[in-house]
Amino acid sequence: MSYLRGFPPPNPRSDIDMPSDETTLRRPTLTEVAALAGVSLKTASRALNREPNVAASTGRRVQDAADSLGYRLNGIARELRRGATSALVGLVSGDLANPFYSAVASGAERELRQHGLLLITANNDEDGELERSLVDAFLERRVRALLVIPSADDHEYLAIEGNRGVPFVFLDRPPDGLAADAVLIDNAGGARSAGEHLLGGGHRRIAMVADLARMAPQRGRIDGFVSAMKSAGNIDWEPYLRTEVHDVRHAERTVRGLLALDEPPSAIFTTNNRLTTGALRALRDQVNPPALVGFDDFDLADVLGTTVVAHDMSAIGREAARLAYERISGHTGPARTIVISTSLIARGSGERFPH
Amino acid sequence: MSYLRGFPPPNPRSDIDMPSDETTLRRPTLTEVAALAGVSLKTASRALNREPNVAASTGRRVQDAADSLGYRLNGIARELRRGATSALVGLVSGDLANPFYSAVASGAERELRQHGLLLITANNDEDGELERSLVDAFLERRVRALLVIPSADDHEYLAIEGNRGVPFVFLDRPPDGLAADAVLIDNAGGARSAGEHLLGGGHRRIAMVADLARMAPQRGRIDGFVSAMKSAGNIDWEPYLRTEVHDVRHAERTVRGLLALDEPPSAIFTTNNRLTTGALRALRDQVNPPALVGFDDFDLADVLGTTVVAHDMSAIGREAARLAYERISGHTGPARTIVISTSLIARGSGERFPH
DNA sequence: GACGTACTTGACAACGATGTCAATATCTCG
DNA sequence: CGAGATATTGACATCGTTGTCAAGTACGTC
Repeated sequence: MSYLRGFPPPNPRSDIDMPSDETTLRRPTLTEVAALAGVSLKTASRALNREPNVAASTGRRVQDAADSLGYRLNGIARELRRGATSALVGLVSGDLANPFYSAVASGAERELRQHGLLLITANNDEDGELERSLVDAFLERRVRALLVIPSADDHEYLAIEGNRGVPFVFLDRPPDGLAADAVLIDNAGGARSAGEHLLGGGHRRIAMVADLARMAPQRGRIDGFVSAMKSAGNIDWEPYLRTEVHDVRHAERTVRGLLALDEPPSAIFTTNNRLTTGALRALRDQVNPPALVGFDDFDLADVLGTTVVAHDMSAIGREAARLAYERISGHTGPARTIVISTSLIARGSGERFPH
Repeated sequence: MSYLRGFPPPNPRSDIDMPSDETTLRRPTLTEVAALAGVSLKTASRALNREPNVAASTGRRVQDAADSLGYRLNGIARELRRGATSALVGLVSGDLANPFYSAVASGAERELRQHGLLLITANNDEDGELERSLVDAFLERRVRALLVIPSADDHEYLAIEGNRGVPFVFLDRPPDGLAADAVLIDNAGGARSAGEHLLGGGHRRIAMVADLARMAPQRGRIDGFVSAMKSAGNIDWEPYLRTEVHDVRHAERTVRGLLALDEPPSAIFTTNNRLTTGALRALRDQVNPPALVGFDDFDLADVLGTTVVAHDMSAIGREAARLAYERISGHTGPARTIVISTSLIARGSGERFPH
């Protein structure tokens, strides 16, 4: 029954709710075009599809008829006939207002467009239930493939679908409970390089402000950072670990709290763009701010002089779309994982001296 | 013929390109569910759709059969039967990597979701030809409505479609050559307030860095700014007008050029987010930077202390989706225009004194 | 002039669902 | 208990397109 949840059927066609208005035309069908051109349905179809073996004069007549009626192919009918699968690829992600998600969407859309595929987007609002119902809705629409930046932890419910010919690609978070292609960021490596960078600058009391630890990318970043600290034999960071910080305001509060400590940290590592934004707000009015490195690059980081662990966000979408397209085109074989590399971009904030 | 451009038909279903793999299941149809449940096709349909007048025991049997087969309704077939119109709404805009477009998309998607509609997005790459073919592709897929942030100047080609029952909503740019709903920003008012704000701060030599003047929003912003200058009897801005500045790099160069003048402007007004970004880059290393007001708010503008003309971008998408939904639901009547208001947010950069 | 070949065309079924309408089963009430 | 109402079920047509297959037409060749 889940296939209906929240998705009421479209209104049945009715000619009464729209006051009979002569300017509202019904959309002509191929049958009508054929009739006007004086040929059979099938011949009209052939002509408009530029199939071979249509007499030139016939083709012209059909084309004229189609133009004069304002005919437009009905993709729904075509898709049904051709195999009940659409030219759509679904993307379930967080809010596009977050530049990470919109960059991914942009990269995916650009890649898909080259193959004549359209991208449908839906926002899971970080709600596992909603995500499931969106996936259901996409599958009902017979998307050719599904790109998911999952919010839900458990993806097992997708396993059965994965075997039904709809390729899944997981972005940013590895699939849990099923084998599927994935495009991930080198979270541990990026976080490690951030940690090493700060250690290299002489910092010991390094705070880490992290998001929900249940999310895999966050775990990777935490692990990477911790491993850098361990390798250097540093334990002074431990009092400054803050996780479960989930939005900009909370990050700002958290950083203010860190600064207010008797012995504040001399450096801060924030594990995603939202948290970096919050930290920047908190640090804004500081005379002698701690060093700061943020995970995820962002617009104007150069102007602000913020050191970041950067990675190509649109590449994530692009690569995911590419993997999906390969599957659509018939590629079989075991699940693949692409890891997008990171690079630390020093812009000043991460190079402040400890004090 | 345009209806095919760039959109090859999906591959016909074939059972050979995918090596016969027992784990790949064909998706069952309602007929198969009905057979397994031992009822007719129609009864199965009724049961799964929760229509009245289905015996409880029958309903259960059908449900079980559907579950055990992993049945999922075929939305394509349903849509064809119900009237060849989908549950999709199309959005044609610029690249989602631009926060303006992604905010609009986010607002639209959120609103549509409440009505069980899905958003398809496509990037026109600022190319009128591509835009047309994307609109064609959307119409072929029988979108219920179309939201367009047009790049093309001439929208007359849409006029015939508008009368065929597909509601169009224009965002950010008014329709040209046809009557359609629109959601616009108060460009002139916002730009006027920016101009007045700078004049009020004592500035006279005010530069305006604007994007392509052929785009309506830019014209509105230019006009608003100019009218503020005229009202104040100021003509000192005229040597500093720069239009046709279309990207971040170009904006940066342009602003550097302005600063290098013998008599540089004491204030700068940039007419969109990209240009503001470029200006900020150019101003970054200035000891005594000119005042700056930018059109469009942006992330971290507060941290940077940038004064902007703000407006609610996601509201543009939301209102457009609302207008579209009303039309979908049968609303008729003349084209409506919603104007989103702007407000100047002073954060420091616009309040620097002239020198 | 007959025949094979290639081109052109159309009738019909099919994709997978739902609407219509009629047939049967069950219930209600006098 | 029987008539009429109501609940339950199914046969069939249909949405708009394309694939299959067969029929008809034109042409070149010997």
